[in-house]
Amino acid sequence: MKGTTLADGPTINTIAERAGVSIASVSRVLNGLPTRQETVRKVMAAADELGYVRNAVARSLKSRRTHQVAFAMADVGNPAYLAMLRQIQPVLKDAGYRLVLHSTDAVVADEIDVLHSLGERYVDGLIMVPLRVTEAHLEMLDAARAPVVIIGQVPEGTRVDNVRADSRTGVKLAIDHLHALGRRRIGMINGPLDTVPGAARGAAYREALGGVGLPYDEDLVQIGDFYRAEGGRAVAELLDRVPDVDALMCANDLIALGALDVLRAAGRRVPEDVAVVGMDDTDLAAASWPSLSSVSLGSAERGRAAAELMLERLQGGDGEPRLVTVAPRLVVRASTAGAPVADFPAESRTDRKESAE
Amino acid sequence: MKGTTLADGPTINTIAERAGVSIASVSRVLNGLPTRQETVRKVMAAADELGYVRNAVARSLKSRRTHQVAFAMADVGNPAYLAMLRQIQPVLKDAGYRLVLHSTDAVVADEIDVLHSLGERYVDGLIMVPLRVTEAHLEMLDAARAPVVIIGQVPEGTRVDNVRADSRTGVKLAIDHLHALGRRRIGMINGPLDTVPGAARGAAYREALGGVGLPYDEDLVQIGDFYRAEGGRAVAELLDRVPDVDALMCANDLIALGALDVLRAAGRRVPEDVAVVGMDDTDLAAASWPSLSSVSLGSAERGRAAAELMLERLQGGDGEPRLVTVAPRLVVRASTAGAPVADFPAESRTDRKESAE
DNA sequence: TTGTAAGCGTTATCAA
DNA sequence: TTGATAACGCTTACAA
Repeated sequence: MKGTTLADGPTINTIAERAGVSIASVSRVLNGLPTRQETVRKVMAAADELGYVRNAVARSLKSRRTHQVAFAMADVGNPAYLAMLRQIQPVLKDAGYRLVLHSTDAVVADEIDVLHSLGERYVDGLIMVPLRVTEAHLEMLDAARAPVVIIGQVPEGTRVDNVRADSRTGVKLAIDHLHALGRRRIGMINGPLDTVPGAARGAAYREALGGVGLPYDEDLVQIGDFYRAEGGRAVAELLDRVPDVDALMCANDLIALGALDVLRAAGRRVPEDVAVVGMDDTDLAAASWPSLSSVSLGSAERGRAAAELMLERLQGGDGEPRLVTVAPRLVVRASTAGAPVADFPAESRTDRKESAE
Repeated sequence: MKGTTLADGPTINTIAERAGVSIASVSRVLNGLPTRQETVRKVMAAADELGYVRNAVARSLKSRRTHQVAFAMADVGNPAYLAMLRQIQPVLKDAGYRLVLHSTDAVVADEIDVLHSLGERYVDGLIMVPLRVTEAHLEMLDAARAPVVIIGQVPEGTRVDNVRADSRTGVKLAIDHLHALGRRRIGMINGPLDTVPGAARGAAYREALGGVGLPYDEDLVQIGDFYRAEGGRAVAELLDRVPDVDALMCANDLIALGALDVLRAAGRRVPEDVAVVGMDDTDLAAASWPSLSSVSLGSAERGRAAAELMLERLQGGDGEPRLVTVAPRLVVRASTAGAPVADFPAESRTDRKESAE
């Protein structure tokens, strides 16, 4: 514990007085501009003694750069967004940017707010994952006075950098895998069709079936919601209606966990009787029993790509808007693999040392 | 798509010119200070037409408030920190504060950096979860020019607000529970003893055993690391050495998942043969099979408490440093409960709609 | 009710 | 090499 608690932080004026030089000289020294040795010494000494720290706000006002970037998404608790955040954070940090986090709680008005507040210039740029893209979004994007990177679909011609997943190919990977395992009665448990992911995944399922020459059978499709219990209920109904189903494509991992619950209760073995594939490849997939095969839509990669696009813009890049599409990946685990893996499963990507007291 | 893309954002000067009034009047109108109707109208009209948005940086410089609060912890991917973040975020947001996120990657120097940068005044306050508290921390805390709330242990007499968990009571809850279930050979799978949580939980285990009149038996303790595979290995060794163990207290949820893996492979039923308790009550606990009983150390509550303490400070509270201790809670699930729950498990607290495209 | 002007803490221009 | 001085965009006395 030193002692020097200062009533009100020192400024370059304080230093200038103390060192007996002008504030201009202080600024020069602090910024490493050519200055006489003697002056440098005096200024540094004064700054040290006073415990001077540069005021970031004043700097920003002058330089018109805040060295902050905002990341806005619906909910940090969602593993997909979290995976993005975990990639975005270090990329920005290494480039000297701070990360301002906005959780919009799936309220569209909040998203518009964030876009609007971009005008306040408290950040140099914004990375956003919109729930869906409304007219209001497009207007604000068009008028944005700072670079924006959108993770998700934007209409053709929107003048922003854009990073996309490819859920269509993702679903296809899963269906191809199941088909190769000999499954022919592949059900789909989806979330609401009026959501972006629900619609996309449903259509992709139908298309992928066609790709392997399987007929599309409405009876094999059950709509629920993107939650575990709801997913379980949907599976229960499907089992009732189509007892000979031998595989389930689930629209996300939570639904797939619900499927495991219900299959177990119904005495169906996974994967022997029914194979199960989830989507998003969250932490939960590796934690469940049997561990869950899951289609990764590359949240982490999308986050990284978005951060990198942003940095390029911030470093002066002002070319045409760019589009990056991230390839999906099927992670095969016990729920489709045949014999469940035992003993020592591989670390999940997010295994971390706990450090709560 | 409107059209008015402005070369360089409008300021109150632009508005003043356009409305034919002084910048002072513009400022007054914008801040809702008493002004003549006619002036209000002219200013508002001009502001609207120009698409004016207040510059947050300039405001901050003048008002000496940034309306930003920083949250610093080792790793956003860690569920315990994430749980805190999820509580902190809305509390700050509702009070009109933005959240600046710092992930220190468990590098102590980075923590010191964050503390140092507090002097730059880019935030009004800092909530921090230090890995451990060094002399350097204490010096910086002492000299901090903005309010700081520490989540974790700080030495007596440190002049900052402090929110703590109570892992000792937490472990006791688990041991009491296991004892009440008739278990008498209760093993402990811990992480390294030179970590804060490892040491605390190990000591708490020993003490809790005493509390129920069980002897402390070194053979029942196995040290590994806070990861799943390591935890599994530790359990395997313990089983080898002490085949009659009938319960396992695991120092975190990942270790407990490793325990489930190994017990299953060894043909031991959970909980009939061996009951298992994890710690931290992460999402994984509800996802595993059997679902995992776990001791919650109240990460969410600690986050909320910290955010609230911070807000009080920001709203002018300048009393003595306060200490909040959050009570732990035992969440009983299938791994200790007797018959594993089937069918429709309750939603976990973080079940959320997925919204990746 | 309004305008002038000072200042928040920097950076940067221009003479000296 | 250095010191006045003018911004940066805003709020706020103080005068008018």
